Amino acid sequence: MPLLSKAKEIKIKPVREIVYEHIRQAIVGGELEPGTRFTDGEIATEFNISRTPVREAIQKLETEGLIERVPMKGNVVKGLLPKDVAQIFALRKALECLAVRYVAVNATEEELGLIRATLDQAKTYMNTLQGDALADAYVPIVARYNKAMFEASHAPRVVDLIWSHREMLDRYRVVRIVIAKRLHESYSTREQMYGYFVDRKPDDAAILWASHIDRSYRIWIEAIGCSEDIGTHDYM
Amino acid sequence: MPLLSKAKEIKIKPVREIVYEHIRQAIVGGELEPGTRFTDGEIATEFNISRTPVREAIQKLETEGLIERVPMKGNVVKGLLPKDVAQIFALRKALECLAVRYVAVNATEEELGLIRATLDQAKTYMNTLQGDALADAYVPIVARYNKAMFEASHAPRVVDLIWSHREMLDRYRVVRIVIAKRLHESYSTREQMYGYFVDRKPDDAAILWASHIDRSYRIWIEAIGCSEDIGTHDYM
DNA sequence: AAGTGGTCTAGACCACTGT
DNA sequence: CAGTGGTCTAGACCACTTC
Repeated sequence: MPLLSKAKEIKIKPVREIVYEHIRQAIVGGELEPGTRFTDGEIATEFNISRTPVREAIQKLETEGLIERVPMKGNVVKGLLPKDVAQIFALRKALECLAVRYVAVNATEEELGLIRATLDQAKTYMNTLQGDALADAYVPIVARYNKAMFEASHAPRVVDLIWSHREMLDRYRVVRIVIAKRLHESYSTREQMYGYFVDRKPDDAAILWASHIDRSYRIWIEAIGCSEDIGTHDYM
Repeated sequence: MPLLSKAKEIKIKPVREIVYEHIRQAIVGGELEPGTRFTDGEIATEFNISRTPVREAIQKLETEGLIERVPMKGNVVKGLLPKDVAQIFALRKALECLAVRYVAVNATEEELGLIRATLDQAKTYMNTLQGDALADAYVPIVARYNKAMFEASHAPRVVDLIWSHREMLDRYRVVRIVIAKRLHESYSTREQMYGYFVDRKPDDAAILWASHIDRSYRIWIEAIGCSEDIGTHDYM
């Protein structure tokens, strides 16, 4: 019998991971607003660690585009201009349409079952809940659906890019609004997508998903209240 | 008068950059073959530096997908499986078609002029040279054309992704073969692309570029001599 | 039990900043 | 010219591998 039975359960993460996740959470959670400046040393003293792992964490955040390292000025939390949002949506459209094509071709029966399961659960909630309670229950289900779907593409390179771009947008918590506004539409789209996956129809899946993303973008822009020309985004 | 007049010309790069570029070159140049294992310490002693900057360089190479860090085994040079190549081409198709759409919409007159200039130079070479000499002269021109084209998209996020994926393929020096094999086709495609840019026809540009990438992929596969099913790549 | 790889610390050093 | 930020060194330490 080991002295601490939970010892195996507690993951001993490298310090740089912990720091990375904390800074990341602070940015994504809105605690650190765009434009905020900070240095390696600050973080290091706050966590009572040396600067090396902090540098490693910051380097990772930089490659993800969440922060910018300005020489002699420190690290700056990057903000997203309307133009950036448009570009990210355009990228998402290109990448995710590619991914859903892969899903329609590559998904195993098992994976389709997983997607089906999330849909069934969503259906249950839609029949028993409503209003905010429904939205609260629905949001994590959508997350699970998306995860199951993209995993089923068997195209890890594509999926990695998709997640990193989706996360860029998570930062502005418009996501919840977008979902809540079109909850039923979101559900029926996903039902339809599932049908295309089962029928192995990549083209239909891609077209449907493209219009789904277009809708999300429009709601997003509406929510942000920025009347940027969306013309340049509308490419697939 | 400064003591060393050239002092300003010599860029003092951070050590990690130097190390990064050397390792990168070794991998891309084929000196370090896929599967080769090495450790931070090895590199550090070879360059007579400490391990910290080496770690930073390796971290960067890891995010680029050129190497993999295997716990307790060291760093391993990653190879590209046929499946990877197919996925990268599929990604390139999605990303580059998006980019050329942007070019057709966003390119300034000045940028179009730059593209035109590279085409004119290519034309000159095609009229005066032939065989290997032509290919030698043509390859860098294509590089300049591509650079000018993608820059003109005004979509830096997209362009960054494009370059990083193109570089993944540079490692296998099939590029030159691909260009040499279809030199005239490559030229006329680019002439046509330029026309679509000038006429502001994003759809036509995207379609043409898609088929251009499909052609490259086929030649690539042929050159590699791997008869992988290309079905799953053929998505836009 | 010795060796190797991975991580972190502490601190030196230099370039650039702003008074 | 003091202060701050960025980079690198040297080495300690622990986990895991291997003999």
